Amino acid sequence: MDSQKRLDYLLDVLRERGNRLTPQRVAILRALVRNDNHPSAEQIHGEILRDFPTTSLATVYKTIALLKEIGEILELGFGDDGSRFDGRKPYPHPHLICTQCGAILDSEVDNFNKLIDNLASRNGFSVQTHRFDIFGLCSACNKN
Amino acid sequence: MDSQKRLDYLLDVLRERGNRLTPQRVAILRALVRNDNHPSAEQIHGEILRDFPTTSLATVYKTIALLKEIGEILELGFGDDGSRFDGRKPYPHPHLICTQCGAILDSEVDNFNKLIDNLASRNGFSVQTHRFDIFGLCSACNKN
DNA sequence: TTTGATGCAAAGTATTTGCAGACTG
DNA sequence: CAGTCTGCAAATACTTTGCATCAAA
Repeated sequence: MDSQKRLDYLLDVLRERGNRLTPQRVAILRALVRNDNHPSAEQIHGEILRDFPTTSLATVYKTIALLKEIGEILELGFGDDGSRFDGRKPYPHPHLICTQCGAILDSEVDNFNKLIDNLASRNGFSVQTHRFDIFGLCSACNKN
Repeated sequence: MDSQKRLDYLLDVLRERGNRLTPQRVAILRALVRNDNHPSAEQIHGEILRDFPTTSLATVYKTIALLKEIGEILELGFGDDGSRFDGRKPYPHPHLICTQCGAILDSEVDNFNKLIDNLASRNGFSVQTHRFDIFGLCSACNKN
């Protein structure tokens, strides 16, 4: 799904819920679905400030909380500065995280859900969600 | 490896490094390697207080930092209250985390490292470490 | 005796919250 | 016009740090 379609979808969902589409909120959504972007709250805030200089970090967090509530954002709970977020693919999937430059690549694994279910059922566990993160050096940082 | 062996091993490592084996430090290690235990700093502190009532939380964190430095503890970076730790198996492995009672079960997956290497090399990524956590309800909580 | 460890309190940092005023619908 | 959203500042909560004192080796 490209950024524009994803943005339009999110705007529709919020409209239907009766949420207001303020300029700040739209700008935050836009930053969240921007291509190849797994921004932190701080990074989103920085981007927003260009267009809406008075936007506060609290508003960014509140919008993220709203998206969490409706399951349209995935929180990647790591980072030396705060958490980073995936607003494009809000379902759990593997991430490749570069420990040097901070880049985050999405990935997929065949039959991964089956693997998880097997693992869980072996322990009498029922799965709600999961997290799978691989840390290392991206191809660009490997060359340096 | 049972708790006692693991504890003795850690004590040896620290001794060889020239670290002092204070009563507090030994008590913290003991709490960390206790069976089926993935305690938080706060939980460790609570257990320590029984025997050494003046032990501070800062000392717990300092000991954990020391163990991180020498790669003998795994930090599980989640929890509504602080992070939890695995002092028995300090290498990455899957965890089953109960979102109701907070229990954490260790697990293993055959050929998991191979799966990770495949995934990473496909993206020109070199792996340093990883994290694989499954959230859900443990067997006990499923019955309630 | 030496020097690393402890414990207290204060600082740090990411995130959340309360509330008055602003603005969307 | 009603009620939600914003923005500020203060509150939270986990973790780290500085420093004087203590004690392991």
